Amino acid sequence: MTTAPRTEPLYAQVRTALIERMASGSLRPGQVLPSEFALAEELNVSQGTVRKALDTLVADNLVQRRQGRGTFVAEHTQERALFHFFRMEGIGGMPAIPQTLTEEITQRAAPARIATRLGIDKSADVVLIRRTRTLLGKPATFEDIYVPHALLPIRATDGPLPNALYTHYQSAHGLSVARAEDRLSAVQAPAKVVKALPQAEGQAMLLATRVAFDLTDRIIETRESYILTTDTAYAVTLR
Amino acid sequence: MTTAPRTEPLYAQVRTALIERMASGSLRPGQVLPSEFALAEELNVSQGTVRKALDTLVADNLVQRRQGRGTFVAEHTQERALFHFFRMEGIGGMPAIPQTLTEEITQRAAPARIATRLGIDKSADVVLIRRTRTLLGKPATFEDIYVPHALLPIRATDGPLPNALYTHYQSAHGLSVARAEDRLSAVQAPAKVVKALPQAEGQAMLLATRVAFDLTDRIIETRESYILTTDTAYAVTLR
DNA sequence: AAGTGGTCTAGACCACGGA
DNA sequence: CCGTGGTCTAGACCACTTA
Repeated sequence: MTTAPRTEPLYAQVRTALIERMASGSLRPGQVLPSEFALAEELNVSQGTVRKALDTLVADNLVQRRQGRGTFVAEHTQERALFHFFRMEGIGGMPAIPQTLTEEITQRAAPARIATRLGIDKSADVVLIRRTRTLLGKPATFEDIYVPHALLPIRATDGPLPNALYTHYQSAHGLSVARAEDRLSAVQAPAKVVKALPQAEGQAMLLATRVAFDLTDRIIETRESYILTTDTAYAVTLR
Repeated sequence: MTTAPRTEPLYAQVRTALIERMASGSLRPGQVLPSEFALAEELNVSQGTVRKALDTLVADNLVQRRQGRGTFVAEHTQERALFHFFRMEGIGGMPAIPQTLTEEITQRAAPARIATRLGIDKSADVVLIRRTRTLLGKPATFEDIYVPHALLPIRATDGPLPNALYTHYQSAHGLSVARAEDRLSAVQAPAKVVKALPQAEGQAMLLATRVAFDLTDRIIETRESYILTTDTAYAVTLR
């Protein structure tokens, strides 16, 4: 009854082929792709078709083009990880760069709600990164970051982790965050947060619950970020 | 010293020409555009160039293509206004449809911070729409929506306004919201909110401060939405 | 059957970056 | 200078909608 599965357009096949190379590590972040003509010849399609495939990858922030130089696999540079995936802005709209204050790395069985959110077995191990950070110089965030130990076997001795965690996932474990889904709500600062961040006592906090996906749509992280928004705000543009 | 202003690519000129037609009202929401070939002939470019221009308009949600039928100026359908520009989701991720409880329309001189945000003169008149709404059946939001009276001369007798305000701007005043910028923070429910929404007393609330732009990047609205996020959350996807 | 957008090709020329 | 991506064209054929 369902319509027969149409053959995918060529440009979509080219896109998939390139994503597979990135996911498998044969094309690494920062590396230059073969030229459009080279890819076209190799994959037996026209240059225009390769171009269209690359257009979709550019739109998804998976590759970057540089005229005269080539097309490069997107890197989680400090800049991108901090401003693209962490959208806190000061009053004037200028980006607020976070600075880590405390960091604690532990390994444990996944709590039920975390296992569900990560889509892993309840008894599976996760690494918990608990940290506090400043925004605009003031202590302002408390984060519980959970990653499946099977995918990202981070150890306590790996710390201190870099300011932009996603660059670490990529450089140390070959996993790129391609997409993240945030759910934002407001809560009263809970006790565990106040313990680490005394200035949050009695304050309303922004709670950002995130699930992050890699190139192949595997869930590689979930985090619960509690943010004091006295001087900053989470910025979003809708089109 | 600055580099000479390059001539804009043809497809960008086509894009601009089409946006102008939409902004001037010669192409109205829901209306079908001339076919790609017709536009190509009319504007003296190739069909491929028109196509590229349309691609950018599709990417910005300004037009929609329907294979076999044509390309249409995007409408603020109920669906789009409610789910695209209002991203509250229930626990399971299902969209939460708001229902208006109370609505009050007044006209006044713009408060200083509102005038600044709207980019209008301090003595200029604004229309204030103050309303409370439910989410998932429970009273949950309080909004102060300010629009410049010069652009959107809404009167108290125009009420009750439709559930999706942006459809009203479009159908009654010919203004389309093309883009909105939200800044999210957490606050304790202020007195003015509690007065209208007693269940917010003592609660942390999500405050969404929005500035909305039309096709020509004019600011046509700013709003301050206070949202109780006990059952819902503001959802965002980052790429 | 006619008309629309969707895909794909082949080839031209331009603009930029690096050797 | 050469190779890269960026723009633009002309034309073919496919897929979908409507009449």
